[in-house]
Amino acid sequence: MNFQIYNTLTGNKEDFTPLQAGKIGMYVCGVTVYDYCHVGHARAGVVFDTIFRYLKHIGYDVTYVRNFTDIDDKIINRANEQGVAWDEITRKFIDAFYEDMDRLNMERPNLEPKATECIPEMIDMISTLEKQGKAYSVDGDVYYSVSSFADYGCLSKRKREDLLAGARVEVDDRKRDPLDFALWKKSKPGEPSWESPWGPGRPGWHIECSAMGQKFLGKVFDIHGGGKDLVFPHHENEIAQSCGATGSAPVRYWVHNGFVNINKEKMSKSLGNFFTIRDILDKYHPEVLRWFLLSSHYRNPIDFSDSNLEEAERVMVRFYEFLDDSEKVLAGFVPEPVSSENGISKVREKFREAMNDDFNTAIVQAILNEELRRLNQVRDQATKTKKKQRGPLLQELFDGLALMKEMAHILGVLIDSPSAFLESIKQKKIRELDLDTDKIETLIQERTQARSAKAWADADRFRDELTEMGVLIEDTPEGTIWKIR
RNA sequence: GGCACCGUCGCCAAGUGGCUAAGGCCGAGGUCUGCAAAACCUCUAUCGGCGGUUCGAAUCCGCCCGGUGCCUCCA
Repeated sequence: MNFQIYNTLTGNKEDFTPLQAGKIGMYVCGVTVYDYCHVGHARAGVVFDTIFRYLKHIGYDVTYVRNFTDIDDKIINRANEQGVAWDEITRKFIDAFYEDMDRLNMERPNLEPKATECIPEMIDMISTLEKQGKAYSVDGDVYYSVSSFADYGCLSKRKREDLLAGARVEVDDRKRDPLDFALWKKSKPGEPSWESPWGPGRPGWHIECSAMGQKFLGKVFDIHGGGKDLVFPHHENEIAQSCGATGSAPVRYWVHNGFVNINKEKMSKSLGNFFTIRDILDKYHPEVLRWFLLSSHYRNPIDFSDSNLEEAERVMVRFYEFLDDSEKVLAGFVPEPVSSENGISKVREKFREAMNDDFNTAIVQAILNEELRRLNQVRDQATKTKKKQRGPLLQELFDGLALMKEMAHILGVLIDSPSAFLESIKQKKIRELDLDTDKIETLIQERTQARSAKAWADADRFRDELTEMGVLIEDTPEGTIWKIR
């Protein structure tokens, strides 16, 4: 199964060919575990989780590696601020990371190495660079010599002069060149440290991904992902280090997701305009957040706002109401052992076309919406048809439903049970509006009585009262149900 | 200052040379309904501006206007 993927390195969409037939090695930069994850991290997670699911779906044997940066200045600072051990901080936020990602239906990568578990590999790589004169040590620190790598800037499309011209880097006279970056940092007394040929210290940030990528996926692997903000300097430096150490470019396809914006501005820690995943999941169902995050192409920025989340919620409710209704209509129906297909292979083909075109999830959502409309018609028609003649329609509904779920599951949505999903939305709204459910039930009973007496004016008055509270009434064959507007 | 990117219906968002510019939200009209709701049907854009290339451009090129990101840790 062939697909196209946008490669930051070449700036083009390319036909993907794996290094080894049928297999894909994919490394995605994880998080530095010193704080709770925000919605920006959620986007990166959801995007690559979706890609992971799809690649497996089309038959690839994928090895997905995602690291934890569990040693770093920010972690040490946070530990000092709070007066706790650094590894207490990392343990806490790794736990929190899993809580958040699990709630978002994220599949676990095959390997999730921590930087501190791969220090020997990093030291090896730094030593190799030093032996070749591509790195130099100064008083316990080791720097990479950018001038040793002619292609520096190839990923971010920048020339070394351009970088220097706009450099806001503090002048560090220990570096031979302002662009040189730390491979190894000497530790101060009391800081976490590892023994090395240069004395006790800790690895620089960039070397960890080079070392871990190579350790788990080999000197050259297929896909390396991360947020756009990692293109420079992180991934640029990674290329420099790996090329320097192994002589070959480490990654064949570089894939970067766009930012989550708030009011057109990047959501980020430093701007302080971020929402943590757990804050948002208090307000919205995880699948609502996922649907929203996949509603625009992964490379484009996406604007985070309540109105956009609310729209996603309305859409998800529509899908789940359909699922809920369909389950009822299909209750007791025994499908044909061999699916009749009913032309749904065309839909599957459209789905694959969309995903094969650089993972265009926005188009997948359009396809799902079209299927929803079509299957609602089938469902309505089935309901209107005499029970004995419903068979073919129910089969069509059954097959369509199965395909809808198959596609949605790649996006990581429509996984919850319809009743659980709808109930959670309902309860959330009841809480928000601070409604009295007993009173609602009573009013509905009174309305039902009025209706059976054909006292329409009374019935309508009860309904008006409910409407004012924000409660919506639906009279169904199984009786009156209610939900929140 | 340098380097990238973006500007499509009221809103969100696909489309990157050629059938009638996807899909969703909101809105309007209709079918259904005691009336509603839900569902379904119908309706709503020539693509920031100007100029160019081309038989043909939202899609390519140039300029202008507006916005963002990166150049420092950042998904």
